Amino acid sequence: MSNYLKPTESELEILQILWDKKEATVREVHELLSETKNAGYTTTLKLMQIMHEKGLVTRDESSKSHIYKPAISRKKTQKQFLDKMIKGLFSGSSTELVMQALGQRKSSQKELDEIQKYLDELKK
Amino acid sequence: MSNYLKPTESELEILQILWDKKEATVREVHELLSETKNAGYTTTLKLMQIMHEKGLVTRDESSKSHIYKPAISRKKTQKQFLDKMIKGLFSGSSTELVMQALGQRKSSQKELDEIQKYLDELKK
DNA sequence: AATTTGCTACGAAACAAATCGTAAAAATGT
DNA sequence: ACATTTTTACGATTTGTTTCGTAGCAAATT
Repeated sequence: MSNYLKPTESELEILQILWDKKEATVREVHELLSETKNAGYTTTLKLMQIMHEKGLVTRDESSKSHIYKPAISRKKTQKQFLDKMIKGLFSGSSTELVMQALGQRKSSQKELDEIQKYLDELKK
Repeated sequence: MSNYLKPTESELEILQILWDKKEATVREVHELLSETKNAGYTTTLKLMQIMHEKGLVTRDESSKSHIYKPAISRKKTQKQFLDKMIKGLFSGSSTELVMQALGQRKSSQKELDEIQKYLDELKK
């Protein structure tokens, strides 16, 4: 568990897109990002360059427009942030977090069933 | 939903302590903080002063050592960060987050039962 | 071939967060 | 009363993040 690479806020937004699309050019990322955010093209570019330096993404430089791919998995990143949040805000109790999360948005019946199923799994 | 006050990393650590102890002086906070962190006393002081300016804590200045109290609740803060995390990392699905959280640390049987009970509650 | 367009690289500025040194004031010990 | 300790206040520095302007290069357009 050595690798402590914590993406920043903005880096997460970009990773989000890369995870969804599997890979993308800076322009593609920027296009999508622009829908919700107001940053110039070079800003997105710079961020992705930094992410490359940090090893958060890999890139294929063979064509003029480099093609970026995520270098860390969504799951692993989720886990990383969850862990930190549980430790930092929920006194280390994942149960507490789970109950909070369940409580605050009403989930559909189907979702609850899904959780139920998973829970049964764990309880066996 | 007006008040969008997001504590920073370090501020959270301090709030953590204040929530546990209900109230504390800078020295007390610093003492506890020092166990896990390496920062000078004035650093802690400054942070708490800033938190006061921001309204994250209140303080009683009647004695020489000011006594600080949290001005925002643990629950509300947990909710705030959970929301953000669900939106930013779990595509808005609290279910996804719950399952991840359940999966990654083995909870005790007792904890699972607790969750089960809560789940039944929701499913009624 | 010259111009325009789209891309990367680089550096600097703007902003935010964390850290610490120093001074002044109040409380405490001698 | 004087020295030491404890505390706050303030300002500066350092470090990290985000933003953007400008330059240079290559491909596409005229």
